[in-house]
Amino acid sequence: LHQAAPQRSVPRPCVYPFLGSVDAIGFVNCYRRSAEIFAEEEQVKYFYRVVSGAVRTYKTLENGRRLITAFYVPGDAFGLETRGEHRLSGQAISASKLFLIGRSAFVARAARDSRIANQLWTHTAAELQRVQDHIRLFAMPARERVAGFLVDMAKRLSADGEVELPMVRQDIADYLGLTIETVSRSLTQLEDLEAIGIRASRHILLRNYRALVQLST
Amino acid sequence: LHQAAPQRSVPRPCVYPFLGSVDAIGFVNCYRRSAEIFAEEEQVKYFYRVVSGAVRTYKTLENGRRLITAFYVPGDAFGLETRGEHRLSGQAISASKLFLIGRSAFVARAARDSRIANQLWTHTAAELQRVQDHIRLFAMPARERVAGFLVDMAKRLSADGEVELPMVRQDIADYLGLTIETVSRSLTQLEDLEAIGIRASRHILLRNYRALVQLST
DNA sequence: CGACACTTTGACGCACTTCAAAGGGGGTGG
DNA sequence: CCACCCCCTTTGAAGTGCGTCAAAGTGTCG
Repeated sequence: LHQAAPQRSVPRPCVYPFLGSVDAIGFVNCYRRSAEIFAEEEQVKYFYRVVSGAVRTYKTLENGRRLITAFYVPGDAFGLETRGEHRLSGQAISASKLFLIGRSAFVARAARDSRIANQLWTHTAAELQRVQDHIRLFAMPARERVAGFLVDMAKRLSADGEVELPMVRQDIADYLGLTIETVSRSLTQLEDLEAIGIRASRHILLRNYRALVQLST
Repeated sequence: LHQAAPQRSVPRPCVYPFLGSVDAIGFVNCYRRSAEIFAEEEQVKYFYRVVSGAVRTYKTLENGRRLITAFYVPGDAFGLETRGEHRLSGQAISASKLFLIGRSAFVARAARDSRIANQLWTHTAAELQRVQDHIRLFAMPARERVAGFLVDMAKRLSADGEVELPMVRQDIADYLGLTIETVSRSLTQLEDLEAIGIRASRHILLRNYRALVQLST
């Protein structure tokens, strides 16, 4: 792991729609592949929104395993916490541009503007729903978990019937609570079932989306 | 399953501290064992707080399995959703008294009072954290999951070094993504390790709390 | 006291993990 | 631009933890 330091370009303040329709003042920052965005137990300084690239948040467990809690792609906001400390680590999966806004300023604005307060709540509730969907995957066998993961990614990343996954197999495995071998075998099975096609390891063809959805429900 | 209808006693309006220090106007309602409090896809009419008894929220999956998402004990608030529909079902585990407050009235108050808005957000964030801890359990082997469950219950229910579990083995299994047999065997193993003592099936003695915590981390 | 629901224990099978090794594929340097 | 190298991925074989099926044990309530 060659941990790259956050590549802080000149922080040019700018306005950006942050949550929903709320514009917020912040700046764009660039991160290299595998660069750390924030670490567990670190003070929460910013809220983030992905402009380009992709981000993973994760927790390192005592047994050394890594549990990836979420992937974020362009348009997604993340890093919102009510408490002062980060409970997760955040890393750039690939070279990424993020929009940052100061936490304290944003929370202060929420105290004055009930629309912003409502969006903070709504966003956290959406995150809650996402985690509940995530936990649902753990109640399924391996192939169904992988199918569910692909459906989720397809919804968020696919224009036509193809997905370009930003993450490697190890990331998928740590997200689904499986090993890379099992993820790989499950993908091969889905290909044998003609539900997907594997053009390249990260380039997935959605041959039978309906079948994927059926497996993942 | 003898589904008991909610035993609506006379709804006497009363004031009750709901979230944190916020007093709210609502009423107390009683539910029998296994009584349905709300169902999936039902309109959200109330927010709830457990006065006495215990509650489980769950989702029934396509394959017929039931995934219990949370247990709530006296003092816990639940049922808060931003959207209009319930995403989970809620049931009384044992005979329970709940404090109910109207959703729309409470949300309207939040729009006027930023402290209430903040507490809505804080509470949802706490729920998010709870689910993240829950998902962490799924990344562990069976015995460790059960240990983690016991630690959680001990924190919330134990005065001295004992816990009186409100739920049966099937509930624990559906919460941990295991079978009742595996839960039972894991508990026996924990007893063999002298981490716990099983006085009665639901009455657990915490003989070595530190060992339990170690297993669950 | 008896019936029923819940729990425990045992035996066996299977899905996933582990261990091992053989392919790709993309990026960098020559 | 090509070729090499390293990392990632795939595939195979064997081991194991948990699920499944079955039956006995336990507590509780009518």
